[in-house]
Amino acid sequence: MSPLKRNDPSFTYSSGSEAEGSSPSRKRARNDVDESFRGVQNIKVFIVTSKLGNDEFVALEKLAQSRALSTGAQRKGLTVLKLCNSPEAADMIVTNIRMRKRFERTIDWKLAKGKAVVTPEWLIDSVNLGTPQACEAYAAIQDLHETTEENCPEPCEKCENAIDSDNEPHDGPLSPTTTEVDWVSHELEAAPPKCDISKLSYLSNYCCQRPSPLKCPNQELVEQLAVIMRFRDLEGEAMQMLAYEKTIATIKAFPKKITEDTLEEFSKLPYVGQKTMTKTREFLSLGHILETKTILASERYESLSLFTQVFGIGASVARQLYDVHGLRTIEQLHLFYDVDAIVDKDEDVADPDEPPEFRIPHALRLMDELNLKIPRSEVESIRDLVMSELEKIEPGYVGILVGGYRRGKQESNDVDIVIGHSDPSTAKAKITGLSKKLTRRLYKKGVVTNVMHLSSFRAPNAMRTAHWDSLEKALTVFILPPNLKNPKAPRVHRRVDLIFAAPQSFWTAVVGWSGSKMFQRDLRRWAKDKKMLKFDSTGITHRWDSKQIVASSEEDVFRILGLEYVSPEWRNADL
DNA sequence: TGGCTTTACG
DNA sequence: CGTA
DNA sequence: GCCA
Repeated sequence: MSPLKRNDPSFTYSSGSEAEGSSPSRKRARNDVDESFRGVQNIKVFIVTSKLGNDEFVALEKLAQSRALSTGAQRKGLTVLKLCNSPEAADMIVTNIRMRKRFERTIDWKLAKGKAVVTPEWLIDSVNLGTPQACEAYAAIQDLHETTEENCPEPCEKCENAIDSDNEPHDGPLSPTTTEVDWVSHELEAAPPKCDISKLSYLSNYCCQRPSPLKCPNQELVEQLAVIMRFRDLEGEAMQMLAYEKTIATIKAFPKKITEDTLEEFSKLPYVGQKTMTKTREFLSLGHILETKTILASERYESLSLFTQVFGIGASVARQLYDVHGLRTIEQLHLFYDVDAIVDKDEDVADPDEPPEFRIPHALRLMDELNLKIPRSEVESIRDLVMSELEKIEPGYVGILVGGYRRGKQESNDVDIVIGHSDPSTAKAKITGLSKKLTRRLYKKGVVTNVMHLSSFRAPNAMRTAHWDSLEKALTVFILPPNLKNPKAPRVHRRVDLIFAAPQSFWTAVVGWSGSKMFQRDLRRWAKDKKMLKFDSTGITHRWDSKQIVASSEEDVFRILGLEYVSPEWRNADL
């Protein structure tokens, strides 16, 4: 479910004193709203002025007020943000301060524990997305992370996991209106200071200049094109696949429903050419694309798709298994790879100190589990577990959940965490070698069951790049320990990627690993084409002298690249 | 018609 | 070749 | 498959 979808007509929050049970009010019909303001949710916000420029403060203030106005005027939201003059009266505290000590000098610590303490980005994103965002990603102070999460105003508590897969229409009885319209109007709305999507344009050739929501008004067309894209990939037609990826990315940012009326404007968008138009016309008249239907009906597509779901099997190997060995099903793969014999043998010789290898037979045995989606709550539990283990090694580590989770996806395929250290003077030493140290500890605890890949800082190698000694990563399989509250809850193996970043690479790593893939690709393309810079998750460098430019925040990365800031929720340029 | 992000590692 |  |  997209954050846009959470533009539910009514949401409640659990912290404030006047909050009532949230599910009754969630079910209230939209029509009740305009008449009386019963059920309007006020979120009281206190903005901490320290560490905010005056301009920033005024801008945030305006933002909060504009939200209240726009919801009222458009009669489609019950969310009203109210500024208040004292932190005591507030539900939420917005601050630019990150260090606990400095924060404590401004706000009483005990008081803060009873509130959600978030960064200004929470305010900005909540207004842009038209609904209060989960505070999780916006906790301003590391030590207040948990209480911030607990005290966060919830738009729709825990309903997401039960709802649906990504393919289904979302508009159930609880959200009678379409959301597509909603985000269009937000885009046209006035101007928040930072992630200001009105400064972006869906006409740009670079998706890093376009606002790309999780779900777009033409999502069904996107799904149909994605089938062709995957098929081109499976058949080894990489450039055709790339073309479809670009077309899809363009459509993801197109804010209007494609109809006969908008078809002409659509045809002028970048990466929309003749082939795309033919298929779009088919979709408009038939409700589907002809080639898509053919592909979906083919045994070849079905088998190749299945095979490539196995970690370690790509399109090339999948075709070989299909064409040369005549395999069609996963059962046949199990026999072909002799899964039982190989995995059993490996378990016999398992080293108690070092995690076992992870190859195709192991991936096949775990395939069912690894293909299950991961709810946000479990993503967070995994992060908490990793961070508490790091805390035991040495205090001061910081971790940010990145990947699809950070872009707002309700369910993730894997968990990505970028790990740094809060003390810049010792961070490099405290990060170096951590990848191995941490994975070994977690393996001994039984949390990490496999390590697919471990990379570490390399020794300086000639003059190619000056900074690749700044990222380590561990690609692992996790299984959470039994839940004490619910010991019988099924535990599932999960793919977890840990990225360890030296300070000079931390923010580029966060941007790089937040994705989406296409967004990342266009950041690099933009840096090269327009700025003579080289961008990747290890840093930003000049192309002529390889001298690194260090970014000190996520926004700084965009600033250095000469781009408007795009918050993660608007980086969903992939399917 | 050449280019499409990037590149080390197993 | 497959993975990030 | 689309673009410069």
